[in-house]
Amino acid sequence: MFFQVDPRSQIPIWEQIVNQIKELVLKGILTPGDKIPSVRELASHLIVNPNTVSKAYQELERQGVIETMRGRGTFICTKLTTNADEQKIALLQDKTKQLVIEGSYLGVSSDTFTEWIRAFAKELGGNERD
Amino acid sequence: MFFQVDPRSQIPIWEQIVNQIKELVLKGILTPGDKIPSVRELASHLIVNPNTVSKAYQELERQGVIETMRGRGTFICTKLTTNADEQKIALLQDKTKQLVIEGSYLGVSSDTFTEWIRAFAKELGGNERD
Amino acid sequence: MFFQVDPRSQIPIWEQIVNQIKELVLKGILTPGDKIPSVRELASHLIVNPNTVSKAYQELERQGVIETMRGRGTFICTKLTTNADEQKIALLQDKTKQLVIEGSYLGVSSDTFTEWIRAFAKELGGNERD
Amino acid sequence: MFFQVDPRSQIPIWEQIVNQIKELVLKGILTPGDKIPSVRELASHLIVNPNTVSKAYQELERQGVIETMRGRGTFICTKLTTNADEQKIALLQDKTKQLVIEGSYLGVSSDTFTEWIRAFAKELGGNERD
DNA sequence: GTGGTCTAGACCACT
DNA sequence: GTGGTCTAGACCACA
Repeated sequence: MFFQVDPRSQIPIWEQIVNQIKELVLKGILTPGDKIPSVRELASHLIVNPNTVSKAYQELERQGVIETMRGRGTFICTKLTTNADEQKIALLQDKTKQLVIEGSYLGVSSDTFTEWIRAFAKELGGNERD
Repeated sequence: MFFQVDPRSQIPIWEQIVNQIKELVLKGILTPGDKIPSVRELASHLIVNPNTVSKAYQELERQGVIETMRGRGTFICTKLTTNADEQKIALLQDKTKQLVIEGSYLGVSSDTFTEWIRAFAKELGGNERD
Repeated sequence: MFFQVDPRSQIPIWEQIVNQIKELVLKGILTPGDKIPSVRELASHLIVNPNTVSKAYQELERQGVIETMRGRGTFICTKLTTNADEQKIALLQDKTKQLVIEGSYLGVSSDTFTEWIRAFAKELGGNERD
Repeated sequence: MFFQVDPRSQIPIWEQIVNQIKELVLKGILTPGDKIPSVRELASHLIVNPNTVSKAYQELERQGVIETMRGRGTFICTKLTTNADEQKIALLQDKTKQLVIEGSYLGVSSDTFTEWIRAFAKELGGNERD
């Protein structure tokens, strides 16, 4: 369980934690049933406020990525729910669009984006859920 | 000049305005030298506070997309600066990565992303700056 | 943290704040990592609207002088970026030229200017970034 | 009488006119008694609003640089008033200070400033009034 | 008419 | 507690 958090980033710390855990799951480094650190452990490791980790865990549970077992700890969820919410997909498409616009002003072509995506999808390996 | 703004969106209104104007420029709907609506006009059209529009315009000027001429109005910038800031590109790549992760959980494959990007790049037409 | 602001000055209040903080940094009174007053604190101290201080802080962050950490506060930036933008330097040279013209009409010789500059550079001490 | 004005500049157009005329006087290109163009002439030459030129001339007259003779035209003032107003000099010194601070952040040393000033003073030639 | 600045006060997200 | 965003007004300088 090694990851870091950038307190300077514009992305909220709790969201950085959410993202990184989801990434570790997709990469197969964290597999269903794995125990993840307690809120206090992770907080002291990342040197952040426990409330921040707590918020991240709540969000992950809400998304069905982890589940907490009273008195036992927090675990990666067994059933991987792929909830293809249309609204969320539309939002994702919109974000992609904005990214292309930003890229265009920075001289990043659509081919470069495609390259990035393929490279990263490969990094995720066969764990990609599609 | 048709665009709308969603006051309930997570994205700040001023940023929505920035994004949409940048999109209109890339699509060639707004061309260099074009006058864009005055702060007050756009504010009353979008039913938004003039200060909010003003903030958007100031950000666009900082990015070199528009230029303001005191007492005359605001215009699309003549020289299209493509500033390939490495840091910003790294940030863009990171955002793309996060998007792929999110997509993965929603059942959106890397091919779908590529498709979206190509489609949108085509929409931008020959005005894409790469 | 002692500074004042002149609401009757031609120079916008937010810019006065920017200037004074940059001066304090150069003088070494504020050193990298130092926490600066919160928006509300400084606003009530200067008897100015919080929005005005906020605008100053945002400008300082854009210039890489300070960095804000959500929920924690605002701090003097660690890495001192000296961005030698040619355009800005040309602008600076132009301003200097105008100053000499103004001075000439007020009976201020070029030697007097040089004297002022040397005296002030000394005041900045070894913290001058050249 | 050749000069130009930059409508994109942050400096108000009327002030650019004031500055340039004062510079021409200091350089000896315009000498006491010389007739300068009428408001309308200069306005059409610079392609600016006549009101703007008018404002510049009013300011120049207020500063004692030019004088208007009813029905005859506008002329460079004969007696060169060197009004060493202490307040104005203090203001000038303050502006110089701000310039040094700005320069410091752009990597412009005090020596460079001195160099610039000397070079420009030389450009003004023996017409410098000190 | 234009944009720029400022105030007074509100609400929100993050830590 | 922190900064970020937004509204509803006002006043000013510029052209």
